[in-house]
Formats: sequence, structure tokens, C-alpha cells
Amino acid sequence: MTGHENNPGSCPVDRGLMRVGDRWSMLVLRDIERGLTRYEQLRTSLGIAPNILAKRLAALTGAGLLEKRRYSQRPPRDEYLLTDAGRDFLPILMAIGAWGRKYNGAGALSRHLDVETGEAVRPVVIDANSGAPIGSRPLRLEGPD
Amino acid sequence: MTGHENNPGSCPVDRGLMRVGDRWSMLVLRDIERGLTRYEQLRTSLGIAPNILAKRLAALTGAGLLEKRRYSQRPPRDEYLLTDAGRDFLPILMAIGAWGRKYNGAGALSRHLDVETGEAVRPVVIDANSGAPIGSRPLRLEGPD
DNA sequence: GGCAGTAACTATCATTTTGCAAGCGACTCG
DNA sequence: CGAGTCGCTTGCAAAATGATAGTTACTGCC
Repeated sequence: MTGHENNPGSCPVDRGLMRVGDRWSMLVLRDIERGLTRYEQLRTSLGIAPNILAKRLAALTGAGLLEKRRYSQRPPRDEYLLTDAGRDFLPILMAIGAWGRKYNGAGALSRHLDVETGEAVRPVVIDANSGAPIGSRPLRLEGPD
Repeated sequence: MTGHENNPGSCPVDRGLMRVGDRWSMLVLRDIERGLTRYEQLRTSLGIAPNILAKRLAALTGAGLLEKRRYSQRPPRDEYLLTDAGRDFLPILMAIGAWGRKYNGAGALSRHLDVETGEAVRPVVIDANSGAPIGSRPLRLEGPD
């Protein structure tokens, strides 16, 4: 679908978006992180249509970000838990949140606090090699070749 | 649309996704960063339908991530440049790229190199206060109240 | 001047996805 | 037995997306 002419699907951003590249998927992950792991909780919290939620949960499960677990046999009840891949995606949501707060943050917003220090978390994307925030140093793009 | 019951639109992630919450928008930003700033360049690079591209460019411009600039009066030719808000979003794309590489990275992928060191960039989201990667320390969510 | 070519779109229509409302199966509780 | 809850599915309408063709405004080239 993406990556036509010059770079046929060789962009890692593509690869990421193939799995989570839509609004509802990300909001589902966000809510699950908040502890809303069950279908009904997600549906009422998000105000999403039931068929859409079912589809998203199935997609995220199929993509390996969520895991469906039966927490009660009788009556049959399920919950959705984050896998390692899903948990690894959460920092990205925090970064999106920081951006949203900065550029669209009118009104009162929720936020994350560091339990130990009590301070509000300020997510920043850095390069683990240099330690510098991304954007502060010149970069060069290298093709897949 | 989002944020029904408990938290009516108070989540900064929502706020972010309201502006860039779809696949094409992000890929457009990615390509513009790569220097593909013109309509035709974007269209051929992405393989996107012209009407959709036009809509996305208008949306991103309206949302303040892009700026349309006429680089030639006669013939009339335009290009799209990143604003500060748009440039601020790029680190998020890098983080998504890192995630995509990790969990969906089969085959040869392109990557960013630090011009100075020549090393491949390894994007990580940290908390600017503690310096610790997000996910490595317990957090608590605070409502907007 | 006339014709081909290019960039940046718009218009039209088919297809796909989303959203809403209602219903259904499996069970529990009173 | 009847009402209620959870986790969905089904059917249908509305909206978004995608494919294709056409339009505008030019620049060459002969």
C-alpha cells in the first residue's frame, strides 16, 4: 500500500504504522495502560462503537500488542493485557501526549507523575548513543540498499 | 468524539491524535523531513491518491504542522514546509520507527545516522526530569480535576 | 502560433471503513 | 423464572478513502 517508487516499504515508520497506525488503536492502548482492560470498560470509556472496538482489539491482538486472557470461566469473561511489544509502545503515546499538551493543551489535562519524586513526567525523545534530544543534532538518512 | 464517560477530552494523547492521528499524515511528515516538500514528490513517493493527499496537506496546514509556500510565481508552484510544531513531531516518528524496526523489522530498512559520529540513531523516550527511560520507573496518572 | 509536457490540483464515482442501534448467547443473581 | 451484565455479532446508513479522469496555469520547443 505504501512505499511505491523509491523506497518500497523500507521505512521503519511504515512498519510501525502498519500495526498501530490509527487513532482508536492508540487510545485503546492508552486506556489499557490506565487499567481499563475489559471490553465494557473500554467501550464506555472511549465511546467507541462495539463492532469497531471488537475489530481493533482483534487487530491489536493479532499484531502482537495485546493478549486476550480469560479471567473467569463461568461466566466466560475476558480481559486484554499488554504484551512486551504493547508495553514498548507506551512511551510513544507519552511522547504524543507531550506534543499534544504543548500544541493543543488548552484546558485542564491529565498527566503522569513519577511516583518516587512526585514530579510530572516530561517525555523527550533522545538518541541513546549521544544522549542528545532528537532534532538537536544534524542527521542523515541512509537507504536500505 | 473521544473521551466520553470519565475523562471528557482531558487526555493529551487525544489532543495530539486529533491533529495527526492517521497514517498518511504521519507519512507525509516523514517524507517532508526527507526533503520531499512538493505535491508531486509526495504523491509519487507515497503512492497516495491525489485527492487524499490534497486533503491531508490542507489538514496538516490547518493544524499548524505545515506551511504552504509559493516558491515560484510563474508558473505558480508551491511547497510544504514544516513549522515548529511539525518539526517537534518528528522525534515521535523516529520513536515509532524504532519500534517498527524492533517488532516488524524484517528485511532491509532505512535509518538515520548521526552526521558527526556516523552512528545509527537509537531513539528512546525518557523523562527529562529523571533522565530515565519511560517504563523503567513506576508512574501514576493524575486526573485533570 | 500550435502542440507536448509538467505541477498542482479538483471532480466524479466505486469501494472500504466507520458508526449507530438492535439483538444474541452465556451466564449470575434474586 | 425474570431481570441484568458482559462480550460480543448483525444489519444498515453515513463517512472516509481510493482510482481515474479532467482542469488550470503555465513553460518550453519547433
